[in-house]
Amino acid sequence: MVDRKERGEGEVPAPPWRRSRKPAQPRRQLSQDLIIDTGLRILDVEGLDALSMRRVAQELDTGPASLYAHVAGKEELLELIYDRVLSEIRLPARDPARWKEQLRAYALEVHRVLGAHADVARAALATIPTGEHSIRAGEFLFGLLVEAGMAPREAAVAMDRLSLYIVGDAYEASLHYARMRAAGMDDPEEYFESFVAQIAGYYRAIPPERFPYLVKHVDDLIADDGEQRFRYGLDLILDGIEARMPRDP
Amino acid sequence: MVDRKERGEGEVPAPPWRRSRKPAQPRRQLSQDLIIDTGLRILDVEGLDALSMRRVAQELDTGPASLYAHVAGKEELLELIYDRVLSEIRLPARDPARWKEQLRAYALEVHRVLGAHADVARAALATIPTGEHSIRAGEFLFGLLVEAGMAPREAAVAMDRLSLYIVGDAYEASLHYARMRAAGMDDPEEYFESFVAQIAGYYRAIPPERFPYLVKHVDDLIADDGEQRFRYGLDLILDGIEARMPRDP
DNA sequence: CGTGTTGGACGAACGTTGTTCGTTACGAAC
DNA sequence: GTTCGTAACGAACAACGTTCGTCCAACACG
Repeated sequence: MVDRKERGEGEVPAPPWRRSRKPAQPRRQLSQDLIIDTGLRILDVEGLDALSMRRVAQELDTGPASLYAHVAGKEELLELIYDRVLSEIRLPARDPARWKEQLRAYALEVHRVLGAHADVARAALATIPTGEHSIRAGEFLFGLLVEAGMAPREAAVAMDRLSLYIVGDAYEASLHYARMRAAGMDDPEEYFESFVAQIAGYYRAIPPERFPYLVKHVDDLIADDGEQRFRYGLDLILDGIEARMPRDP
Repeated sequence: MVDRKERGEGEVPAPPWRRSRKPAQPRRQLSQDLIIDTGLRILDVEGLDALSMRRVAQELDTGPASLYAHVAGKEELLELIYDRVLSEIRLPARDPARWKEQLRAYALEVHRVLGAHADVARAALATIPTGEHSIRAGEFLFGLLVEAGMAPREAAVAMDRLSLYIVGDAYEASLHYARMRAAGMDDPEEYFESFVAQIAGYYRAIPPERFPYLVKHVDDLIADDGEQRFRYGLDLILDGIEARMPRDP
């Protein structure tokens, strides 16, 4: 952040015949890790919409073409960033006797990590998870269900559905985050207030004779925030899984 | 599709001083409906990635600027297309006594419609539903839950979660559809085969000592197709809702 | 120590994209 | 018959992902 591109300001231009030898710049050394880090930082600070190859290159004081030696393209970069984020999730030792509790904790943990890097979920749903840390999470989830007594084939689907729910919810949340940024706001609470007010106003304006239930219960529609909704749906799914577990009291 | 732009081929160019009067073209009349229809057709045939303002304009024999008189921008156009698709869902008369059955049928119906316009779900998750038909669906869902005896505030969250699940699954499916198209395939079955084989091969190649469960049960991981997975997760949620319904046998 | 070779860095450019500006010309209202 | 609002439109802008060809620094080898 200290030696940004500043040429063209306060400098005497070099004579054109001097074939522009770079004076003492010992040629930056890029690396995939450096590119991923930079991309993740941009994504955290400025959001997914601001994350472009050019933006990453600019942060690294180079041109966009330089990145392609380390990264196949934007899609791969997003997958790599996503997997780096997943590396932050902490997994406990599996304890099949407490499978439901652990499943719940796992979901909340993943949800927390995805929420911490607000916009990454918006890229996550678009990638097929084949990264190191993604598999690590899958092994935990799948192993826990199987050890708890679920048939492997059913456990596979249950894992898939639970993951979809977690990422889907995080995706939706990150959309709101993007909207907040687009509106120029910084405080999530302030945005939530205005968003809720906007929705409420809209629902109050629709014809009550056609949509009586929605209009009558507007306040209930906007009562719970994102975290409460996520937990409710999570328990819905977990209870459903529990009902399918063999020999359960 | 018959009178496409063909000037510049086989025609003597008009003298430059003739200020290019359009000869007999009675000025196309655009409309929002026409634009939505065109957009939906492109989305169905060529996918979301091919749907650009320029592409729509081209299909209408005009320039992209002409669209902005009827549509605020691409985002609004996508919302309008999405709501038009939602207009295809058929809703029965509500029967609270059979709420679970109807909820299930509703979910399958929405899923079917979203699947019929393969790529629309990829745009759906990105929009906040405020269209006519979206509200209509919401009223059905919400009313059904409340009439079945659920407290309105809880019904609001349950509706939200169920909707998220449906759209989220359709979104994931449409991603695969896009991948299929990108791979140049046409047959979904063929794509499914190759995709499954690819995933299986990948999972078989990861170190078994670190991920024993995943490696051992590769075949189970890829056993069920998208429709079966959707139904399993749906029943998971519906059972969870049932458990929360008051005074249920 | 000299010489080849290789792979990363990079400037420039291509083909798209969404959107805006300023102008034109039609159709309806007076 | 004139006026006037507004839809249509051509051109352009800024930004995007990606590719091509060139150039140089560092390594391997004799």
